[in-house]
Amino acid sequence: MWTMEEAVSALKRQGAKITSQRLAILRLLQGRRDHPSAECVYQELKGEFPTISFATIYSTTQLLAQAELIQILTVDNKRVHFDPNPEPHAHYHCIHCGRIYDIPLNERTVGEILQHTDFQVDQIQIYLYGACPECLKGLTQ
Amino acid sequence: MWTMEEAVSALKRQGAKITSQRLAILRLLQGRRDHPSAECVYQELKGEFPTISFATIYSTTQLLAQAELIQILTVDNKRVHFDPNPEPHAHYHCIHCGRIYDIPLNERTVGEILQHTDFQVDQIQIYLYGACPECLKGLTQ
DNA sequence: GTACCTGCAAACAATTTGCACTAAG
DNA sequence: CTTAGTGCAAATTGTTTGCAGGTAC
Repeated sequence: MWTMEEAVSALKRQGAKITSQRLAILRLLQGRRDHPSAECVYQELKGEFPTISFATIYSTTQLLAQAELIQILTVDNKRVHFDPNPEPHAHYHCIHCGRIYDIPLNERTVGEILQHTDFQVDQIQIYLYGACPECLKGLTQ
Repeated sequence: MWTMEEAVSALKRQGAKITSQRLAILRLLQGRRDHPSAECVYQELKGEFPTISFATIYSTTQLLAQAELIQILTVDNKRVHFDPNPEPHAHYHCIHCGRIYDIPLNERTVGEILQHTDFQVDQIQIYLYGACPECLKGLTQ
């Protein structure tokens, strides 16, 4: 996982200005494993920045994705989720509660997938869908 | 690939009624390899059904997905695409032109991914992103 | 000082919903 | 005959855009 310093220099390398809102979003996402949505980021930052807007959240997260500091997940059809975890891993989306779980992945598996194409691949996402144990427990009670 | 007869009995098994609109959507999707969007289905059916609505297209495709006759792809952040191809394969989404390409996949690769979780998995999607050869050609000219 | 960034509000666009009418079984 | 499906229009909702003022550098 990147440090704040690494993230800031990655942004500077892109010619981006370091604003307090961008620092706050970086700090909020750093090390998170719960894949917050834009709404979630908005709610959590409203305390510190009562005037923060979705325009800023979306533009900043797109910038962070370009700098490869986060991935923007579209595992959930309804809204995007942000993931700062750089390690290759799959995502499991529970179709009942909407939770997103990380699933570990072999480097080798990614290599195997890439073997089947010679297209230029910038990004790879592996999404699994089903009912999570938590929800199955509730459903069978 | 399923035949129309198989598709119809799969729908009946679900207790669904066989309407002319549903047959038309099935016929349109059957064997398609170009991942049409809802808009695309709408445009293509307007000739035969001048009054067909998006409500029908969305509800029917959801029904077909439940019957496992098609998959609803969310590889494109903007809109869903329908895929009647039941064989395990990945999807490549060109970030320039938006085209979606099929990428073959080993059964074994899917097995490897599933090994890392004991969650119930109904569906697995593998999405690759990048600039396709067609677009790269244009970009470097 | 000047480009870029922010926040607001409005625009956008894909999908969903409510409801009266119609058609399948 | 009864239940489910269709089509329409309106609602919904996540995301994007235009622009005026503000801020990093």
